[in-house]
Amino acid sequence: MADQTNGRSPRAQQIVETARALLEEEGVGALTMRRLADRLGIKAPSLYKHFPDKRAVEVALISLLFEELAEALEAAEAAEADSSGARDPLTELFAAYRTYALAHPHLYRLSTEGPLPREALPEGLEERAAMPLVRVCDGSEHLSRAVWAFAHGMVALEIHGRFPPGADLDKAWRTGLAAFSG
Amino acid sequence: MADQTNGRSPRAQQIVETARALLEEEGVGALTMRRLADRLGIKAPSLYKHFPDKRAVEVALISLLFEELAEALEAAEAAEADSSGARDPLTELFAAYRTYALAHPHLYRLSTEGPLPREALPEGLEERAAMPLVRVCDGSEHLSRAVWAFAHGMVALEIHGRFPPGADLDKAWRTGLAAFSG
DNA sequence: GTCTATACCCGGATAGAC
DNA sequence: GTCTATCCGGGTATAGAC
Repeated sequence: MADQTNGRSPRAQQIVETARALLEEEGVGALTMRRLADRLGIKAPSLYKHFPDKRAVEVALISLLFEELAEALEAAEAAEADSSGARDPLTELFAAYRTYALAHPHLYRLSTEGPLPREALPEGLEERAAMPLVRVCDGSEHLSRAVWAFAHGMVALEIHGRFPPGADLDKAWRTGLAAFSG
Repeated sequence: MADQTNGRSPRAQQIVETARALLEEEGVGALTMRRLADRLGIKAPSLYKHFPDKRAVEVALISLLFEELAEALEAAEAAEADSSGARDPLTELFAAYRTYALAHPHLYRLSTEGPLPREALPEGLEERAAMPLVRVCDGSEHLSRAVWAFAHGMVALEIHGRFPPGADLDKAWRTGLAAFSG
């Protein structure tokens, strides 16, 4: 349970939370400085006392996703370990990844469909989010990248409604699971 | 080699081609009615004599991608068949998918990161683009969806520079190939 | 089929007063 | 830290003349 405030002031923290709610409820297109200020009951120019520009707010949101996704995957990892082999580790990680992404589709899209602000991200966060998958792949980079691509592809296509209506996606996930486990 | 004009006038066809060039050279953000008109040497309002709105231009571009992707995959399929088993069919399809997507990243993004205009797309086109993959999966819907998700995930992560700099992505593709072939 | 002119709305961001 | 006022730019789209 890492600290997600990153040394921001309480007010700045509140702005990020509000931005998140705005994003998740109304999508990327609704995330504007004016709309954000409206929700906070202030005027847009006031936001610039807390963040240098809009991008800084977005970076804070992206960091939030990485943080939470890392926690969700680490929790799935721990739950599997506790069960002493009664569950399959990759199954748990897939479920955690899918559940998190589909619960926050707009945040996932923001983090995934734009440039990744590697320099602005907290040190080591990106790697931390990737580690559970790398561990379950026994450290194989190539395998973990392929597995990650599958999970991201499933989630992205699902979020954008790309599969035929009524498609049994649980089965598709299990098919991928079997392919990468076997 | 299907007709991609869809009964559009030569002028409308020229507009689509210009829109495509604009998109591919400068990205989605540059695809505006003003910029498009500039390239054509006309004024933005004139575009509305040929297309009802901007979305119609985008739909034409998305149709173009489906058409070309279908052709690329069908060509890979045919090439494999001609080789009498000397090549692996899924390998060929993956290569064709990846090559096409990376050659047209902005068009791929436009077609993939927004709502899919199913009703406005030419009849049967979406299915046609999917069929080569379904055929190589021996008609298994679940497997073909999983394979598609992997390919889309790889391409999407690659386009957005999500993999670590210097990562050997050929190996990741081959790992996915092995998983789904084995 | 193209033009000019324009309406309308939205965005990010800054200056300077309080 | 918030405000008002404002700049500047951009977008989609329409009306009406030629």
